Amino acid sequence: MKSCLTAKLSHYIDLSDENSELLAKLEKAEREYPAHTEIYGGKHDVKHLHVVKSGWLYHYIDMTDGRRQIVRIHHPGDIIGFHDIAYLESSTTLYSCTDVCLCPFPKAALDEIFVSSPRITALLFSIAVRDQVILVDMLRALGCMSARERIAFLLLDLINRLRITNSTMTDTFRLPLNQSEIGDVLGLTNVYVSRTMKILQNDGLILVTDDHQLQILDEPALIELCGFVERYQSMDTSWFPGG
Amino acid sequence: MKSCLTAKLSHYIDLSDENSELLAKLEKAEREYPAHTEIYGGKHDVKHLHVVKSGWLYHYIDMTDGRRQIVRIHHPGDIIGFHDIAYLESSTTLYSCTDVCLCPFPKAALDEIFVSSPRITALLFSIAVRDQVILVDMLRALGCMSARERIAFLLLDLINRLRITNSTMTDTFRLPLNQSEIGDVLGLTNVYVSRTMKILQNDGLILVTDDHQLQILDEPALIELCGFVERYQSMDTSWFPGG
DNA sequence: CGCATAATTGATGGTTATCAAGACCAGTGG
DNA sequence: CCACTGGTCTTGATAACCATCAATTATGCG
Repeated sequence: MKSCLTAKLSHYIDLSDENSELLAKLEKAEREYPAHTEIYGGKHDVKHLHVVKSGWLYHYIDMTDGRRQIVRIHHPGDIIGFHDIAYLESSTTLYSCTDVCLCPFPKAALDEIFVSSPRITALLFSIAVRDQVILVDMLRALGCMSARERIAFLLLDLINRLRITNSTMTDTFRLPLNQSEIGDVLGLTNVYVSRTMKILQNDGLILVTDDHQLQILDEPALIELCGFVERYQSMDTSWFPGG
Repeated sequence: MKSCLTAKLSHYIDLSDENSELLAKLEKAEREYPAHTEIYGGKHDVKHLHVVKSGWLYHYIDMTDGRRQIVRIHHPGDIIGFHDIAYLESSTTLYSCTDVCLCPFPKAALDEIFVSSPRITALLFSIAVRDQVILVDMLRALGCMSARERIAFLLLDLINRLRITNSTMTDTFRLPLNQSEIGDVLGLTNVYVSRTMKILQNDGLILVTDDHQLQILDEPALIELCGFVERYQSMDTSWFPGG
């Protein structure tokens, strides 16, 4: 049986049996959490990274006055927690949108990977900095875009990420976020998210059904609307060391 | 003579002579650029990381309609370009605010580091993900804060970063950004930056002199204003492998 | 059924963008 | 020396966008 992490990483590079074993050994028993749970947060020590086996989660930060920013939404296959490796304490809270299954992976085990597999090291490094590029895109959305553009951007971002691990996905997906949460991602209020999504529907760009299913009706128009650039498919692995 | 990169990294961990030599060998001749130059950008291939030896720079992204987002401001000691390691083409443009001196460092040389020094690897990894935490803070600023709070946040961020490499720095620094650029960092217009900074001055929180010198008059009030958290001093190096 | 949560809708106001004009300054060339 | 230029900052008037508040309508769920 393949480990969670092995499955994720072998999507990008071929792993030797040796490397697969190394990864499997480091992975601890998987762990499940119900929907709407704070998995860790605030001043909690960060001892583990997590690979998402199933479910949706997000990281958020609170402001002192009750506002909050959802920083990153996580899907199956994502590696969670890179952004806190450098610090002892977490700066964000991890929250489950749905029932989730996570595979914990001790932060201290990274040093073993660094010592024994430069190739996996390079891949982890690349995944970590790719996250950075994605944050930069989000920054651009919050800094430059109108509400309409931001929502287009978020929906395109989500569906493109889901397409990585689910190649059968076409134009419809289940969106387990309420409008307040969408607002907290995009720096908008729930009220304005509601209004804007309704307009997008009236314009025939998207369709929201009863059961939180979201359908992209006119993807080219949405892409044009917000200047979306896909960043999940291509990764430069050419410079990776062997082994 | 110490290499640029060695100087930067030995700030965080002790480097063996062997490791210092490894780094020095990989570093190419330093290179100077005048102020207000696009150093690379757009579809340019990213073959090098750069260590900033002197000067200020920033990375920005253009939108199709002329708006732009300044993503990250760089100071002496910073390592530039992590966020494009994972891709062949750069997603952003690098621009010099002042005369600068950069030390290029080929991206392909990273694999040699990964193979020969797990310890340096761990440090580079940590520096890369720390950048991520800083982007997250910026995201919070754009998503949650008012213009007044954003400006307070930016000024505190800048002075705290300058304090890392310049321990004599107290409360005054030269700010080589005009108000349009500050606006592009914070998602505001130059006009509103002007108004807001004037108000901050009237409130006795900051002082801007003729020669672009900026003085923080009431740092605690600014910190309180935007919920600023310092993230540059502390880094968890305890888990790093030896060697 | 009653209760909580989420989505919608309307009315209003505040924050910030936009547009336009003027002030100030440094540099340039006549 | 002075007019001219281009860039930056400032200031005012106006308008757009989005937040806020409040009320209402779904939509589950025990």
